[in-house]
Amino acid sequence: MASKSNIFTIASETGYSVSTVSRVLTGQAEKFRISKKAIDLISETARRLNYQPDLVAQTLRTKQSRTIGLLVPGIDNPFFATLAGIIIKLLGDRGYHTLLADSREAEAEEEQALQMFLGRKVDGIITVPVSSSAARLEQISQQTPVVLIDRHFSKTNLPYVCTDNYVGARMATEYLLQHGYKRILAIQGVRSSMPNQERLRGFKDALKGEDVIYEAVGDAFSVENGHDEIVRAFGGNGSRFDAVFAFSATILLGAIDAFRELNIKVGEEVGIISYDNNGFLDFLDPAITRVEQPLREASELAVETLFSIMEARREGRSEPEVLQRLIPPTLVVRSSC
Amino acid sequence: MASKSNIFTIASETGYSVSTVSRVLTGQAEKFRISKKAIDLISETARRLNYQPDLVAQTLRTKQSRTIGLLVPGIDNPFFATLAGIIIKLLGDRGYHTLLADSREAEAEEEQALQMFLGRKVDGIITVPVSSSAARLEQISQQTPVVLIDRHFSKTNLPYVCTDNYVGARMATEYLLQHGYKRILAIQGVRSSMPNQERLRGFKDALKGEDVIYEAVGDAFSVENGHDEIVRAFGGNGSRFDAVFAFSATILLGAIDAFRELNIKVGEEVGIISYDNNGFLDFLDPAITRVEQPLREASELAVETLFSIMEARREGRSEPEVLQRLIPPTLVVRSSC
DNA sequence: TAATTGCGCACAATCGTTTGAGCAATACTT
DNA sequence: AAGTATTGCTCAAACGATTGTGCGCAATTA
Repeated sequence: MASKSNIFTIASETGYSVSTVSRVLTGQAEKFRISKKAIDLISETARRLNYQPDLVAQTLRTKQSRTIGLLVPGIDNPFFATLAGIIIKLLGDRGYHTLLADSREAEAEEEQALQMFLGRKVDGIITVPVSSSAARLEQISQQTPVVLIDRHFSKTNLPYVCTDNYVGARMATEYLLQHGYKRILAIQGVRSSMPNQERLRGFKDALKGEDVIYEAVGDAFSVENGHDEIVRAFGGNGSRFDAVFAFSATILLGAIDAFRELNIKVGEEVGIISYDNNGFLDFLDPAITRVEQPLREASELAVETLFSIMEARREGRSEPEVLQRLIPPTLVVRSSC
Repeated sequence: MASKSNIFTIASETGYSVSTVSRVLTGQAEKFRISKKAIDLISETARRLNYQPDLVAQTLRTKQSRTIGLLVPGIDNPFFATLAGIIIKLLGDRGYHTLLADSREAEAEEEQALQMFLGRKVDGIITVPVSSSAARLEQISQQTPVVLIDRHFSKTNLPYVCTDNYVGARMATEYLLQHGYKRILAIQGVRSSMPNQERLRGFKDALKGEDVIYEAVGDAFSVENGHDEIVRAFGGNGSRFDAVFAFSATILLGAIDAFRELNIKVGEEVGIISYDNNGFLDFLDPAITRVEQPLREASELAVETLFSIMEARREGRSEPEVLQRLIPPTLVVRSSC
C-alpha cells in the first residue's frame, strides 16, 4: 500500500501536472523554472506518500537503468567472490546497481547472461570472459560499453584491466631459482585462458638458460587438478621435482592435500609457491609464499574505465584511448619455499 | 543494429499486427487461434531479425521481472559467496535472474537494497537479514514474497530456512565432552545475531549438569576476535582451558593464528572445534573438526519456498502454511580434537 | 495602448510490451 | 436462406515514467 503512489498520484494530490511533478522529482526544477512553492509542495507530498520511482518505467523511457552487468566464471570461487564484492561496492558508491551472473566457465551460459544483460538494458558490462573469441563481446560493446577484467584476449581493442600474469609468474619462478630449487613442476589452470598462458610464458622465460629441469602439467583451476597432478608426480618412488608452482590457490590446496596424503613435508622436502591472493594461505602450515594480485586496484581501474567510456558516449565524445591496463602483481613471501 | 528489432518491426515485416506478433512470441498462439501460417512466418522473421524481447518493457507491462533480489551481508565472505553461487544457479535453472546486493552488515545499506529491489520490481527476495527487527521485511513481504535464509527473527511469521544452530552447537559441545575435555572456552560471534544466540544456548545446555568449567567470550565473526580472545585466555602462564569452540570459521582462523604465535600445538595441547563449512578447514594442520551447514539443501529449500509462495499468490491461493524450516547441521569429524 | 518578453506550467507523444474487447469473413446449422 | 458459431486477426488502452512543444498570463517595453 505504501508504494502504490506514483507520479500521477502526486500530481492529482498537489494539483500540478505530471510533467511538473516529474521535473521536480528529477531535479530539473529550476531548469524549467518551476516555482519554489510548487517544488516544496511536490517534494513534501512525495515524501509524505513515500513515493519511490518505478525504476523499470524510468529505464524504459530513458534507456538508462543505472545497472551494470557483472559476469564472472564462478562466484563460489573466493577469488571472484572477492572481486565481485569489491566491484559491487564501487558501483554502489557511484549510485549503480549490479546484476550478477555466473557463466560457470561455459560459453553457452556466458552468451545467455550477455543476452540477459542487453535485454535488461544494463548501462555497462564488466566481465571475466570465458569464451575463446572476442567477437561477440566486441559486437556488444558497440551497443553497451564492455570492460574485461582479470582475463583478456590477445588481439582485441576491448578495454581491459588485468594483472600482469607474465611478470607475476616470472617473479615466482625467479624466487624459486634464487632459493636453489632445480627441478620445478608447474601445475596449470585452464590452458586456453589468457592468465594461464601468460603465467606459463613467464614461467618458461624465467627458466630459459637456467640449469634446471621442469615440466608444466594440469588443466584446471581446481582442487582436484592440484591433487591429482601431485599424486601423479610424487606418488611413485621418489620424485624428480623439488619444488611446485601452483598456478592458482585452488590448485595449491589440492597439492597440499596430496602432499599430506603422501606424507611429504611441504617447505622441507618440497618447496611450493602459489598464485592468487587468498587470506587463508597465511593460515596454512607453512604459510604459503605467493603472487598476489592487487584486486582492489584492478577493480577500481575497471570501474573507472567503464564509467569514462559511458560518460564519453553519453556526451557524444570520442572514447578515451588508453584503455588496456596491465597492473603488476606482488610477491608475498612466507615460508613454504 | 542487430538488436534494434522490436515487436513492431516484426509486425510490419510480416504484415501482421503487433498483437498477433506478441501472442505468437509469448506462446499464446493457439490460445488465440493464430493460424499456423502466421505462427511460422512470425517465428521465422523473429529469428531472422534476431529479435530479443525488451525485458524492461515486458516487466513494466506484466509486473513480472523474472528477477529475484538476493541480499547478503558480505559477498566477500566465502560462506555467503558459496550460498550466493548456489542460489544464483538454482534460480537460473528456473529461468530467473538474480539482482545481487550486499548490505555489508549495515541496516542502512540493507534498507537501500530493499528499496532498490522494489523499484526494480523483483518477483521475490531472498535475504540474510541484518536488521534487528523484522518489521520492515514483514511489511515488504505483503507486496513481494520474502524468504529469509541463514538468519531469522525470533517471533515472526516470515518464512525462513536456517540451520539448527542450537542442535549444531550442542553436537559440537557434546563431542568435546565425549572426548574428555573439561575446560571449554567458547568464542562467540555477533552476540545480537540469532545464530550466535542459538549456538550459545546449545553450548550451555550441553554443559548443563556436566562436571566442567566453561566461559563464553568474544563478540564478532572476525579473525581478530578469534585471535584476541585466544591471546587473552592462553597468553599468560598456562591456561584454564583445554578446548576451544569457535563459533565461526573466521574466529577459528584467528584462533589458529594466535595458537601458532603462542606456540601451542592445536590438537595436542588444546582441542579445537569450529562452526561453519569451509572447504579449506580440511587443509589446515590438523584438519578441523566442525559443524557444517547443509548449504545446498538450505538453498534449495529457500528457493523452493519462495517459488511456492510466488505461485500461490499468482494464483490467488492462500499461501502454504509450513514455511519455517530448521534443518539439522552435520558434524564433520577431523583431527583437531 | 499594443507589442514583446519571460515566467510557470500543461498537453500529449513516447519507450516496447501485453491484453481485453471487438470485428469481418468464413463455416456450420436448421 | 437466414441466423449462429467459429476462425483469425486488429484496435487501442494500458504500465509509469520523461520530455519537446506550446500556451496563458503578467510584467516590461515601445
